[in-house]
Amino acid sequence: MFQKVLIAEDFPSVNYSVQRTLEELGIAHNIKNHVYYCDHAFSRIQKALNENEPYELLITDLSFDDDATQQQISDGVSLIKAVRALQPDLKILVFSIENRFAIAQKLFKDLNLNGYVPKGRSDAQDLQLAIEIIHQNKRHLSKNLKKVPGDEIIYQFTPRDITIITQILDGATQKEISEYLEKNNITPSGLSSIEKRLNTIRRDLNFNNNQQLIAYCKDHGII
Amino acid sequence: MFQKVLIAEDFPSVNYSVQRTLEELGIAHNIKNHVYYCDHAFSRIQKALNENEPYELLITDLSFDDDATQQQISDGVSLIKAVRALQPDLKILVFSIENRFAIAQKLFKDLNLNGYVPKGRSDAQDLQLAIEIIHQNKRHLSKNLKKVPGDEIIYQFTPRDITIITQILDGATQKEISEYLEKNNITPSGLSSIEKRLNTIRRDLNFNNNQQLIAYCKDHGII
DNA sequence: CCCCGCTTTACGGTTTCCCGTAAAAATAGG
DNA sequence: CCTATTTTTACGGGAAACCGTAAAGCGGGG
Repeated sequence: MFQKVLIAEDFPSVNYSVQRTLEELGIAHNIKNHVYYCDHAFSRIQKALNENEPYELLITDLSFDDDATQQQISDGVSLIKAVRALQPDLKILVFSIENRFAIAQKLFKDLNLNGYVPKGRSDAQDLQLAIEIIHQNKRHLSKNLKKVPGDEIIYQFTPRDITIITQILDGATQKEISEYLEKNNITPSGLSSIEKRLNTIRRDLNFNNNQQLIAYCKDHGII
Repeated sequence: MFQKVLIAEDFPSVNYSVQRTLEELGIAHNIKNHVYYCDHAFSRIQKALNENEPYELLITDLSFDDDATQQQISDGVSLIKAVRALQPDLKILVFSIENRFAIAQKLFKDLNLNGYVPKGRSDAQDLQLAIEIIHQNKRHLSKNLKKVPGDEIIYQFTPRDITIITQILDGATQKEISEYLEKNNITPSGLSSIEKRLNTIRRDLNFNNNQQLIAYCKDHGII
């Protein structure tokens, strides 16, 4: 089994229990291997590498609450990317509240994760299984992810789409959005193109109005 | 210190750590005092009461994941209401991911809670403090709740407002909403009244369009 | 160079929404 | 019962959004 495991998780209520799971797997407990900030996680991995005692596994959350202590790296995704560049062979297991299959799967692929376990009922057991599988050099996408019907594919919004939606939420009219896009050299910027784009999105997602679109974006964490 | 404490929390990753916190407070550990479903929590409280060994404290989450096993009580709020009716003197402490001050405060008052602690950085310590204070027969609203600027007061939406907004998100036009209200005997149902109401809400909240309103509702968990 | 297909813009008609005003209905007080 | 006030509805003008079509721009292949 792994000997050096780092846990990056900002909630003590969760961090504690991951420790406990590790202990049940016979992984030695060490207070230094539990960190509450991404920056701290990164520097510990760096230090361990320099000392020729690199970590074997990183268990990390995705979202970290902001607080008074400003961080360079402020979320799990950034942390993982930074760590991958530093120590490519480090196994990475994500343990997150996000439990929608489509979203988890996308992260799993994009970040080339070794494991993904959602927090939820029976998460401790799930975590244990994942660690064992990763230790066998296999990858593990938890079976407990929720497959929402018709939600398998998240609609692909372009950066321009996000800009448009953001502008709407700033209270801009479509004409103002057109001017904004032109000013920021985002093409196409024509009023028609905005109308057309919103139209296709609505049609693709079976919506009648923009309000539904906004709700969709909020629900899926797009904005 | 309390002797009989019940924990209702569906995530083992959290449940474990609450156990640990209790142990640190010298509260005897007993596997039966940790339940993963609201129904189970309710029946345990009922049973303890019948046996003349009632619980002194209930620590409960608010949201419980749905899964295969159907429940009568499916969320923390319903559980608390049911429990209050059954055993009014039971101390109740909510331990939830919801960390917005205004919302937590509303729940705190509405449910007449003895304590409210948000999951977050330093939540274990926070929990410990809350339990000690509750034990002194005082109430405790955690200091770690986030006070969003200008967000102290959540706008008071009436049930009719919620209906209107829900209809919008179903893709209805204002005229259709008017017909819907009439059909369901919600007054006023006139088209003008809907326009006027949305208008006031937008003015009160400084919005230019309905999309902003939807985003606001989503952000505040109103819908 | 032109032609072709594709994307973007321009424009007009229609619908929905927005907003003010006035009429009608409900409510309250005497 | 009548009047005053508020609430609700009805209506109409104007703005924004919606939607189809036509024109203009743009790139690659012949």
